[in-house]
Amino acid sequence: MRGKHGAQTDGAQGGARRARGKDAARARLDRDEPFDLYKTPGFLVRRLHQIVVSACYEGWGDLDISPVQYGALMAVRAFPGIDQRGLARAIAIDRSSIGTVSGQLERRGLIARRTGTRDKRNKELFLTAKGAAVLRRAHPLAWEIQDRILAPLDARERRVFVGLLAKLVERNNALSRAPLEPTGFEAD
Amino acid sequence: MRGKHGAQTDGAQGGARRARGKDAARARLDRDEPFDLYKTPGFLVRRLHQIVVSACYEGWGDLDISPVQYGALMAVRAFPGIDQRGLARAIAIDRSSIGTVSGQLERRGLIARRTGTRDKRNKELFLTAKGAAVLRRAHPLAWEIQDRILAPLDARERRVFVGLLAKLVERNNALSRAPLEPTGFEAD
DNA sequence: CGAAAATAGACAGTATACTGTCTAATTTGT
DNA sequence: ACAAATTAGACAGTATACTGTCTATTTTCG
Repeated sequence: MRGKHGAQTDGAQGGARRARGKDAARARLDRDEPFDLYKTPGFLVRRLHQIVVSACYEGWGDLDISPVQYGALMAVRAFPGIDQRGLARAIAIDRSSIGTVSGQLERRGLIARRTGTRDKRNKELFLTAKGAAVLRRAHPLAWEIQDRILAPLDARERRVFVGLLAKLVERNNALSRAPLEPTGFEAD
Repeated sequence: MRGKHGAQTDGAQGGARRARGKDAARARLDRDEPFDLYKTPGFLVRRLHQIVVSACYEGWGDLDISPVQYGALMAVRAFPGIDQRGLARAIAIDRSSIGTVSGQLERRGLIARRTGTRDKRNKELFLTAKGAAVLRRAHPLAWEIQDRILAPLDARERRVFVGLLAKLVERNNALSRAPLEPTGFEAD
């Protein structure tokens, strides 16, 4: 950290010489290794994810959709009639979560679920008019939200960051338990 | 609603038309806007977060700790006697989640919770011997996990990525609903 | 001092994200 | 053809992460 996360972190590791009352804590710190959690990519990724989710709820406001729901709506619009499993693969969420998500979207009338004609095990998903309307409002806002999050970076940094992020995600796809399989819709 | 996107809802309202595989999907894609979800930072961040969590569970294996639990243990070791609220601020999780997390860690005997002596509303948290042992095993593995995730990037790219990530997280801290307040431990 | 405000924690409720298991429907392999 | 394997979805269970509300305790201040 050392100024990375701000000067107010002295309690965490700096200025050991001026320790007064917190000897126990500081002793622990100096002995072994510093409290370096804040520098680890894992921690930072979790934080950024929290930030993205918050920014989405705030940015979409009364649309009241989550990032995952937005992704699901986008995918259902792109691939009408897609089944739940296919949707899960297309937006990289778990086979189990997709049931909850599509259930919510159906309950709110944003998508329609219909038992498959060809294969009765399937539920085919379609965007409703209401869902399409929500998506039309949500889409431009998504770009605003994104701009807001990326605001601290200049244009070049944004490109670099998103590029490296995409590379990491792509190359680690298999590591995830719900890997992305973008093909998604291979009917027939 | 029927004009622009209406065709996509046909299936929902009755047109039992059997999309002729990829052609139908592709037509939808080309018409309006591409299915650009995969390029958005929000989606990528969610994916990377999933990947980090998976990699942690896999990497820590029988230690059976989550990234958040690891962070909590690290913080409790660094700040023995910290209260739950302070811990929440130190690792940037919600005041409510921290109750669950510290409850689990206590149940597994990794930390001890003791009602505050000075302020009886507080629960003071301490690492147990067992918790310390877990942490000693977990810590080197954390670096392996991290290296594994960052493997697709070379040394320079890693520095750049982590730097930009840290910048985004730091500058958007307030945007999150559980902002990080690294001070954490201001005893007396 | 004593009432009001503030705070810590607990609990109920919701959404994401995973595991594992179960049923129903379909595909397969002999 | 028909039993076995596979698949889609649903459901129960767990962990994270948030909101809101409630109680107990402490602090503030009139």
